[in-house]
Amino acid sequence: MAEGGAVPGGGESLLFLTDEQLRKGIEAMFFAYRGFTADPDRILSAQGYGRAHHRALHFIHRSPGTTVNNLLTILGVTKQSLNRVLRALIDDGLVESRVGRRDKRERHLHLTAKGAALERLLSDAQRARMRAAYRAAGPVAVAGFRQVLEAMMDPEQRAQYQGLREGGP
Amino acid sequence: MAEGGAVPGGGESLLFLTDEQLRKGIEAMFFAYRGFTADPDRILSAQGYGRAHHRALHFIHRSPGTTVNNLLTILGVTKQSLNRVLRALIDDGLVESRVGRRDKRERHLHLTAKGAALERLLSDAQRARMRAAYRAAGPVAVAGFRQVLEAMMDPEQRAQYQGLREGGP
DNA sequence: CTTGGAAAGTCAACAAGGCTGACTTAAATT
DNA sequence: AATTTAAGTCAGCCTTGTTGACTTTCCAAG
Repeated sequence: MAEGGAVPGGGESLLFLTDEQLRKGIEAMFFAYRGFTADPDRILSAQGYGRAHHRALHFIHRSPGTTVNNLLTILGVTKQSLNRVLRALIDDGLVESRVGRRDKRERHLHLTAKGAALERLLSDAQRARMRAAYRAAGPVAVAGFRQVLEAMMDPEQRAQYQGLREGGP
Repeated sequence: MAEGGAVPGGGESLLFLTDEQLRKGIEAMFFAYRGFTADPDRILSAQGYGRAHHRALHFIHRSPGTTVNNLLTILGVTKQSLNRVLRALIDDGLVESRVGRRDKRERHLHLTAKGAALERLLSDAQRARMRAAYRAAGPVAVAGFRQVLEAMMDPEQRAQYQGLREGGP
């Protein structure tokens, strides 16, 4: 009713779950994710980095002082795979690895000024696109967007997303 | 001002575009996309295929008889990259490549019974997750989800998404 | 104090799936 | 007849994921 279907009430739950509707949702995810990564990818490849470096920078920025193990869990990759990326970032002076005070086996990761600058460049680009999309769709749509995405995550990913902060110095 | 956010009216347009809100949206995309691809990825790797094969199967299923060039445009990869994947699918008898009737340079791609069976297996899994997410979030949220994703695409991708059908066989 | 296990790091090898560049064949178009 | 287009192929490179094996350092429990 208001628009294509979706009457809050009785029969709507059958109307919007057709295979065609679901296929549209699947393709929307595919095409949108391409747009979502396009701008950072351009910046990254101009600097000799890839998407994996972006992810590391993002999550170190989000959780300064996070340990390697934490990062491994969030990113869902192997230690060897992350290490390659992290090594480059540390060697290039974008990330600093500090020995843990309480537990000296741990390394706590922080962005340097240089790392923070690149992170900002990347996330500015990504946020600009997200902001434009949010603005075009409006606040109600944004709430729906977030609800559906959250429901699509695996439970562990959802927990990460909702933001478990681990005790850190 | 209203603070749970999103009152349709005056100042809401400032409230939902904070950097923190946008960062949440970015992470939602990241984690949700992982969930989105998780089920097909499991099925594929058990059969010796990858995500690239899935994409090819999906779009050949969606547009039977599509040409190699069309597929190239939709997928946004190089001829050489697609060829590797397509070769495997053709050699394994999942995809059939028919010489064009009108233009004999073209090859029109179709799924075989075997190819259609795998496509179904994959998209059933993906649709099941999408259906669960849709059901959990409700029809209004789904409409918003689609709006935001659409606004996030590049214009050419949006045109693909909205479904340009090209002249048939 | 010793020992077991955890956190980090490394080496080596492999695979998927992107990419570029060069080149062929066949067919349509001019 | 010449040019352009669609498809296909060969060769080589890069990023980013994987396994498996092994070391170093350090905390914690016996």
